[in-house]
Amino acid sequence: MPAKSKIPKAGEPARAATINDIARLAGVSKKTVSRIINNSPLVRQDTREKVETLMREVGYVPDPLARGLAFRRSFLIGMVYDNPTAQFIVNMQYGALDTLRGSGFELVVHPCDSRSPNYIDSVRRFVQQQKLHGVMLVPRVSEDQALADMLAEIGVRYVRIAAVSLDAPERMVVTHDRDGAAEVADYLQSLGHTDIAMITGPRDYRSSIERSEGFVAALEARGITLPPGRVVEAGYTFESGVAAAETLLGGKKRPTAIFCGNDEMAAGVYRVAMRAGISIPRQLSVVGYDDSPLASRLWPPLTSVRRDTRDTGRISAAMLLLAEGAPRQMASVRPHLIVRDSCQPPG
Amino acid sequence: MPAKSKIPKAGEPARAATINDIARLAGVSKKTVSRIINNSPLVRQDTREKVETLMREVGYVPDPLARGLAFRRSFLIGMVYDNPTAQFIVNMQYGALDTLRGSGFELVVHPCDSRSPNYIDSVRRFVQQQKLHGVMLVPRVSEDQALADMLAEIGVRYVRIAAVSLDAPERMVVTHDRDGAAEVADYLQSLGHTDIAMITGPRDYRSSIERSEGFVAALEARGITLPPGRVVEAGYTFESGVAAAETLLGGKKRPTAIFCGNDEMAAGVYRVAMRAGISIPRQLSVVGYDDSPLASRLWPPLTSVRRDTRDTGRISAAMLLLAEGAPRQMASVRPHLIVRDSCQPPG
DNA sequence: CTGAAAGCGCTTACAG
DNA sequence: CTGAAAGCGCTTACAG
Repeated sequence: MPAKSKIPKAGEPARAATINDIARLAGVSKKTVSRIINNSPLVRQDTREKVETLMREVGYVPDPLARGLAFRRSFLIGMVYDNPTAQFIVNMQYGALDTLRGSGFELVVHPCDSRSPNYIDSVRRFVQQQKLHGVMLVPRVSEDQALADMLAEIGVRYVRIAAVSLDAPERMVVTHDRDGAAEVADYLQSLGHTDIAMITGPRDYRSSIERSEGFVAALEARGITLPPGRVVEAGYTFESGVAAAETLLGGKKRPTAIFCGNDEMAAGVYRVAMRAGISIPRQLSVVGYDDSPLASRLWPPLTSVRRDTRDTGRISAAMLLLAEGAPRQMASVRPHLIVRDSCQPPG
Repeated sequence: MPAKSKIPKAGEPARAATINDIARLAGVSKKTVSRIINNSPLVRQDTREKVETLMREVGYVPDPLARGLAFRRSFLIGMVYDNPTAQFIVNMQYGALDTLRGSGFELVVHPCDSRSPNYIDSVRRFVQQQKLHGVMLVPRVSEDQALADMLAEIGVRYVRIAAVSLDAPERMVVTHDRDGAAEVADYLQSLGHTDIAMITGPRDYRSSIERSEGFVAALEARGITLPPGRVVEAGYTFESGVAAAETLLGGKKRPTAIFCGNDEMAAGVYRVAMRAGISIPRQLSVVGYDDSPLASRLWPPLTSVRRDTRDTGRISAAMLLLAEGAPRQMASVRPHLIVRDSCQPPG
């Protein structure tokens, strides 16, 4: 036994146990303890049990800093995003933490500004300096191929959450926004609407493209065509929704139903309808996307497409924790329509 | 020079520079480089400049894992919270990251369930295992003295964000909710309201106590008394706001104004008023607290008390980064009323 | 299946 | 103001 075992002074909080303490107390080498920590199969079962019991009794937890230094990789998962709604971010975080809890990994959040010219560089610095174990890319940064390429180049594991597959299957969690929009189309058609309009998000958002294309295609399949004037591009914000609604509702002949690319813009439609004295749903049916809390705060409660963001976060984090060699495939999260009171057959 | 300098194979990405590389290239000892990294004054100015230039050229960044191991403390700030609204959490995170960006520190988020019997233990494990540099306690966990005591006992630095001071000044960021509520009282009184009601949050939330006591006291000071029947306790949620509003608006004589402890509950009042055909603000004035995005999505736009949550996050993180010996004092963030269209003089 | 040695990239005493 | 030695708590080859 080396002579340096420190005797803690009385009153001083006992320093936390280390791998050396466990090895000594268990009468094995520290390498064996290390093997147990890392779930190596090269340990006899009885040795493993003896040591694990001891670790539990002593309350030993391996130091992530020391492990990280030796591994050249930390036990941190990074979540990188640009500017989604607060509820979306928080649900994604909750989901990721659901799977990280108890794993020894922690979640480091990293919002960034993808319009900034050097944002990819700044994400690279973040990832490299922290030696992240893996990175979750949330829309819309998840759609940026240059960002993904950079991460691949520096050899860090990542998962992309997006409306469609954009990468190798084991790196994708796909939310199938096209299907959600198609469900809206079917619903509105089934109510009898034929003069339908849509307010889309920005055309450089993949989610926006998928939602609008999916909507148009599903309507076509049911024999309804959306003329160009009935599709207005907005910016996924409340204010842009207001502006788009003014365009759509200010004309001579109003559509009888509007599908909005998200709930924020649907709230904008509500605002304009309220001011113009247009009754929802009697004179105008409205559907949103996201099923945010806002949807049920509005009056009448907004019919909207739910995406299970928390589950998306859970799955994404789980994909990052999978062992290097484990079989991996694309994950899917399916949207579905939540019907509330904002639609009815056209007057 | 030790003989172990590795020659990287061609094609292999050059390994990142270490403190040894910098020391060798600069012709100083690694201790001197370490002093420069840690801003020690015990370095000659020209030495410092020479080495700093070199570090920049090489793109050297000290490894937080190695530093953390040697310091016995990581470069991570933890944010611990229970269940505030999404917007509040996100703004707090943005604020904290505003000050952390470029500092070498990162933000680790840690939501928890303060009703769980062992939550304090689970926070302790989190803090100790990660060897956190500091912890931000967000309401309502910030109000839990047992949690703060635990953190003090294990010797970790923390900051508490709360409606009133609950701890040593250098550990407090105070949001003065009492003042915000008083401003609402003054405003409603100035409009001529005398039959006023309040929907409060849970009585075991400090923010709730401060907002209701502050409101009642300020009304008293202006000669208005709130009878017990005009104060209804709810749970800071939309649904509880609906229930409270039904109580207040279902009676014979309705109040002409309602102050709600947060915007979510104010949305509940809107819902009940809408269903009952009570016009806001013509027949009923409503005020909220938080100035969340919801406030401007509602119709009519809701007058509400703004608290600058992002700034609160900024300040809190800054207090945690202050050097051990730096002079420190209590920080304050002041609320203020944002007047929109949900109030007018009583009919 | 197990172990002794060397190393990950830093900092902390201790000297000078 | 500067440096050589030892150590932080782990893991990775390399032996056996």
